[in-house]
Amino acid sequence: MQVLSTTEENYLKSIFQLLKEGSEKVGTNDIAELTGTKAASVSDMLKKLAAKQLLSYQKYQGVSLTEEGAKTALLILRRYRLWEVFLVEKLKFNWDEVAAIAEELEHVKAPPLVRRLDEYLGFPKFDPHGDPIPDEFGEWSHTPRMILQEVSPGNAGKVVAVTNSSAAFLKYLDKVGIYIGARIEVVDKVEFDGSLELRVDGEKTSFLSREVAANLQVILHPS
Amino acid sequence: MQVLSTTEENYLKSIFQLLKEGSEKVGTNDIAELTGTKAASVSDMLKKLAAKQLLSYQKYQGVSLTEEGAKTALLILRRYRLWEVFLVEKLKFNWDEVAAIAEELEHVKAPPLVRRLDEYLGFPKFDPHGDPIPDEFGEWSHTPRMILQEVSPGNAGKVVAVTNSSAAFLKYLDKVGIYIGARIEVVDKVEFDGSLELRVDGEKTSFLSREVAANLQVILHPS
DNA sequence: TATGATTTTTAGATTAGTCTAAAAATAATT
DNA sequence: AATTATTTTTAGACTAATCTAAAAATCATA
Ligand SMILES: [Mn+2]
Ligand SMILES: [Mn+2]
Ligand SMILES: [Mn+2]
Ligand SMILES: [Mn+2]
Repeated sequence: MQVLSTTEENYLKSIFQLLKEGSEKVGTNDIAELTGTKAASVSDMLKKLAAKQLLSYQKYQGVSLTEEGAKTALLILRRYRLWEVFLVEKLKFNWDEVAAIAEELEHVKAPPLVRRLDEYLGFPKFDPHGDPIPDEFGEWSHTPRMILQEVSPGNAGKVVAVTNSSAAFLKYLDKVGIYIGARIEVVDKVEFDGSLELRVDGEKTSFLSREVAANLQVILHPS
Repeated sequence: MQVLSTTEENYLKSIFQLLKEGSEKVGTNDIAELTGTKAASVSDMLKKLAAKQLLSYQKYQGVSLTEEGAKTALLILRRYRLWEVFLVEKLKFNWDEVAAIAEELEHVKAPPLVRRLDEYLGFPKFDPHGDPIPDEFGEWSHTPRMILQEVSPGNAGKVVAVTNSSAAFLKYLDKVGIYIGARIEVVDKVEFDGSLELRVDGEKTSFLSREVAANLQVILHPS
């Protein structure tokens, strides 16, 4: 397990996330967009990471991570999410404020720090957005989840994760009273625009657009 | 208050510490030694920091910090020591294990993070080694202290700080039962080598070399 | 399948931080 | 005061990470 620069770690994590939400291979431009750089810079970095055996790369063909690359990415994600938990649980930040700070803290690599932080936080399994936290071996538990948008009317479930962590999205959820753990019943689904009418915690009635509902993951209650 | 790179911050903090423990001006070689670089690199950096008004510098004449440079250094030291407190108080690291980790964490600059960390820790005034923690304006309280080595036999005091934070020194203190807050009575001082015989917490009798006693600060009990 | 559009790579520069080796300045010692 | 020793600066080079502009490869579509 080699020592990587902050930049290399950021690229690796970005590639991992693109792979997770899409196809087998990711392209140079997608990486450039996510990392806020230009395609030319990405090309250089891909060669570097390929030389380090962290990804497999043939010119013009896109990249995928090697076993080692994926594991390395998971350990970075582990640090990122543990710090997110710390910031929300201990320092009382709101869940929409922690991304940028955790993005810096994740690069402090001292292994005893990560271990003790994990212990101090009570070995959390999920971060404030419901995303699973890999263990020290890069393993995580992934319970099958449903996208709220795909739940048909009459069913109820519990919100377990958000798949968008932008401040705008999270603030909106705060406003309409949706949080990780909230109980949601889908009352109706509008044919025209795919928006949902639902009850939150048995009380409040909300209307969510298709875009919003597509970014909420739930576990259905047995009916 | 400009944004500085990690490297610039490390130089600035090093220069501050050299100034605090010595003369009016510090030399290029001293800085190189403390930062683990070469004199040539230091010369370059001095020009850069002088251009940013953080230190005053004339070729071959050594440097001193400007008002702004000193304040900036104090704010870095603030972050460094707050993280030290966190690592010892919350994550249960020993006081000899925290230097390298805090040295990295100090560069995470998000201001709300520092504020909330301070609050979370209960606004500590001193770090685990007894060093004062500057407030958000770069101010700190400095009670007058005595060096244990200079306390004459028959007097007693309380250990308030160590002026060496090397793991070797701190582990040795652990071994002989000396800690911040320990009550110490100077029983005798050996003329020959300046070593001290003393009682710790009224119980154990210890013998400390001149070097060790020179790195302990105490406040005398009124006699 | 040729042609145009898009994506990706290369070529060549730039900046921050570092180094070694040589030159210049300052300090110490005959 | 001259000479030697030490310290500091400069000159020139290197690496990591970035960019723009141009070339090359792939993809899409007529
Ligand atoms: Mn990051
Ligand atoms: Mn998260
Ligand atoms: Mn540092
Ligand atoms: Mn300290």
